[in-house]
Amino acid sequence: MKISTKGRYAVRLMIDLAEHNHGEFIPLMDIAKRQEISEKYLESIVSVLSKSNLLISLRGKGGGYKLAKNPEDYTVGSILRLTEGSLAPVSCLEGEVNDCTRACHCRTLPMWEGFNKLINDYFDGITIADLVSGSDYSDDYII
Amino acid sequence: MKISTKGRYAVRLMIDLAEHNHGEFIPLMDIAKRQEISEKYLESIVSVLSKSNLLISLRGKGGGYKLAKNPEDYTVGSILRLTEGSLAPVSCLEGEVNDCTRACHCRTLPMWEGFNKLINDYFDGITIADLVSGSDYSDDYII
DNA sequence: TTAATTTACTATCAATTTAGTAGGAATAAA
DNA sequence: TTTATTCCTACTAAATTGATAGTAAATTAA
Repeated sequence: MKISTKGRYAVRLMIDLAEHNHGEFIPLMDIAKRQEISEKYLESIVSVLSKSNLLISLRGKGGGYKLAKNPEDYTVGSILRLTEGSLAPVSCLEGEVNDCTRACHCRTLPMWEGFNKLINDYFDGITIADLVSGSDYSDDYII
Repeated sequence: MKISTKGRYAVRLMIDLAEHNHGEFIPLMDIAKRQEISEKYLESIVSVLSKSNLLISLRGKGGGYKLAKNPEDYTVGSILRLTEGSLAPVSCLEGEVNDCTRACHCRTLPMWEGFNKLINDYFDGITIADLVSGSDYSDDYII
């Protein structure tokens, strides 16, 4: 039950872009050095964000990446769903329909559904701007 | 970010034992048939639960497994932490100390800590008895 | 005592996912 | 034309997942 490096690195990349958000394009190399992540690996992550138009990219000299929106307009949920593929904690909750044959009488399904909602609500309630400003989440969302 | 079959099967196994909880030992074969899970695979899962004394086992004819406590005394959290290894959503939150060199200034750590707490609190708030009685969790824990 | 039943233990394995690496083509600016 | 940068395709090693197989040990009933 782990968030993979893809998702974690993507969030760090977005924070880095937000912290260095001065209108210019930022080369991936700069981000890779600051974040101590292989540029080549980061490249595969940034391409997902770029293709989905979360980022604007420019090739060639003076090129790089920059945010397409303001930091407060990116939820962590939207970034993780993209880079992790899905935030569903069980595969039967992925996609539109549940095609599990046991679904109709499954004793555990409601628990997974509740958990799925909790995950998505939690990460949709946090923006990149929140992470840059350094809010503390460890005591929030007491259940 | 998935709960593996180990954890999910373990919960189903515990529910099955709770639903057939009549004092007798229940052979694994019976559970495997009812739950449509390979007996051999279930064996590797049940051994973890048995070694940690969540279950009582007896070999030989008339043997099998039964719950060591009442269904309401098992939280789903305790079962998942055991079978999944850990419920921590990022590896730096596993164990007692965080040895990540970035931890002291990590912009994302508070978010992961908050998420970790959310996960553990959610599953520690659900017991096997809850699952047997069929409570609905999809609208609980609104954040 | 023997046969049947059941857990316990050890080893193996194929498929998938994770976490990267490598090389070069396309593009843009100086 | 040189330099810097993204974009694209392919490859790979290691770990994890989800099992399967065979046998030993224990227990009970006939």
